[in-house]
Amino acid sequence: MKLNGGVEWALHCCVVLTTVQTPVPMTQLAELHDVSSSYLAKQLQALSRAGIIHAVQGHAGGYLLTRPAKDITVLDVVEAIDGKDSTFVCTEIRQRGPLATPPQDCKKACPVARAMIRADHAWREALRATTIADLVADVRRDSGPAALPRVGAWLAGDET
Amino acid sequence: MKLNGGVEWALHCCVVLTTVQTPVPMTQLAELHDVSSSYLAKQLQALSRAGIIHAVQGHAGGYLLTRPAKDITVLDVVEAIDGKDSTFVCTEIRQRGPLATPPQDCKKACPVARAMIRADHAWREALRATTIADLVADVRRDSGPAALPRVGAWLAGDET
DNA sequence: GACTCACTACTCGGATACCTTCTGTCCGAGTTACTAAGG
DNA sequence: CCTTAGTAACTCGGACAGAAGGTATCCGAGTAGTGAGTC
Repeated sequence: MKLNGGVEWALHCCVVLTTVQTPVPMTQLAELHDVSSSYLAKQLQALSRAGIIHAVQGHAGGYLLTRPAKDITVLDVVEAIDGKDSTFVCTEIRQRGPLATPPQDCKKACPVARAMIRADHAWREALRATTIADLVADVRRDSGPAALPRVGAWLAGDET
Repeated sequence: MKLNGGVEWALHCCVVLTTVQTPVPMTQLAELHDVSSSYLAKQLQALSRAGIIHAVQGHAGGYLLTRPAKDITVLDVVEAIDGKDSTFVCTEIRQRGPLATPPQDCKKACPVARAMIRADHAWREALRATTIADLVADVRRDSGPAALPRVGAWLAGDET
């Protein structure tokens, strides 16, 4: 039960992408975070497929958020990278073995599965409750109002 | 982000173990659920290490719950099988790269990690809210009051 | 008949292969900006 | 000076190896019941 590591990268990328208006190439995002650009590409492609960021091709191309940060939840990003599949998959072992529960009693999911799925929903709800805009506000609170614009300037102007 | 499949087996085993007073050998539990006894052993050993079930060795030995079902939460079982590690591990990428956040601003966990950990806590709280006794009550509601005692009799008397 | 002892069968426990998934990397297709020549 | 075609560089996208963790399995250590033998 370990979350895909790329989720962290993707979330940070979404946060910094709120600071720019022009496309930011993948190599720049990788250099900013000091991570493998090849692997970051994989995550950004997943975000692109999910419609969270838009890919601009060609010279001076790059990635751009498709909608305001307040309309992107953390859950959107997590599901884009890690998939929408539930964390728990019920194999219906109650219907196996010598004392299998008869099918007519299996209209509802089994109690074990219900409990696990409740927890899965709680997890997803918590992720849905936070948006990228919330993260941006938190960063501002933690590191001061100048931190994010500085990142935006670096991404735009390429001043090391 | 897929939960260890053995968790489902372990939970079902805990539920059926509430129906007996004498130790139940692993082979019996495996046969009842029609799963690999070798692999089920791994899960039961983990439960034993976590102090949820007690292993009785020797002839007529087997496994037994160590405490009342109401005192065993689903979270206990999940953490016994899957480990207590958080689903999200922060790699502190904010402290890397050319615009790394200075360490004095990193007293708190970064906003991304905070959001993920909030969700992790919500998941665990939901799992903690359900006990094995609750699952037993649900099974009784779903399959009738006779279902579980029947399993108990099968486990005790070995009548197919 | 009761006690003792050795044996046997059964149990759990940890160490060992196999396989799916995640991690990390590479090269090719497509697009845009730039440049230079021609009208 | 403006237009236009060509070029070149830069971008994303999907296909390709390597590593880690989960899945499945096996055999050895230990224990309790059982039976025979003896007093």
